[in-house]
Amino acid sequence: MRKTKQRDAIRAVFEANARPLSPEEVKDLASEDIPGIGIATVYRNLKNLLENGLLRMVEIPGSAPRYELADLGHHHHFQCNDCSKVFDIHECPGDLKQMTPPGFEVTSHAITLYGSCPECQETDV
Amino acid sequence: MRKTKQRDAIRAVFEANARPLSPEEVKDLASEDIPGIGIATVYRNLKNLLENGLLRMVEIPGSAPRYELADLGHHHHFQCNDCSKVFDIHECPGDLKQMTPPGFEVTSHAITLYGSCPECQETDV
DNA sequence: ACTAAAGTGATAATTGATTATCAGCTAATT
DNA sequence: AATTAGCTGATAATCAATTATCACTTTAGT
Repeated sequence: MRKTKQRDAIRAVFEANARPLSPEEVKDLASEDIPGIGIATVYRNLKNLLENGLLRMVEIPGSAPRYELADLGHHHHFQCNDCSKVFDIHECPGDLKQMTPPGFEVTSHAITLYGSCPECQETDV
Repeated sequence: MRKTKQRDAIRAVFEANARPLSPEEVKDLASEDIPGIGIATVYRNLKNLLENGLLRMVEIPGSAPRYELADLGHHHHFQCNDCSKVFDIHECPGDLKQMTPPGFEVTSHAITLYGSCPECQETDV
């Protein structure tokens, strides 16, 4: 795998924006560095970075898949009802096994909070 | 909207299976009553039942949308890692606002537990 | 029972997301 | 600076999910 400015720009986008990004968001953010970057290049590099373990896929209910840096540890997500952006939440209630009905065995969990992000609250007011 | 045996069968499927169902699952389950039921009919009636407020859409991260009876109140979901079926969880930790970082306003939340359902645990052993 | 409107099933068409193709460009190596 | 395999951007192709079409059937009302 060669070093290219496109791949560097894509990686930089994830480091500069500490939140899960969709392929389109990546393209838009990387376009600031590499104006004509193609969507195919974004997909190709997301795939490479996934395979190399730098990125991880994030599934948000009812949304296209997003990607985030893989080394972030266990956390959850917040999606803004207005702008649809997804943010990281580092708190975790942890002891969700109490919710589990008998007979089920829980190995992991995902929590998504919904609401209004700081930026959209300003706009609303 | 007329009464048809297909629509009755589809509604009955949701009442008999108290869990979120994908269109394909609905088709398979309704086929027991109406052997040749078409997938287009399932989609049409899901849409009708949604519009009439009988059903609600359930989005599970990384899965096709499913549908469930709309009058079930606040609850969460469990998805089996083996069979991919989704089940209802009626417990809720409730006080998740403590997780919210300052500046965000949370209006709702969704929790998905992952693991092994009772049926698949039997099979595994 | 008759009629008209609505519903059905089979399948074609559409959609949105992702992937493949390919000619031209570029990084790495000599 | 020349070589060459890898990468890029544009676009066509693909894929799965959903929706539209249409001839035929069924329901509800007379």
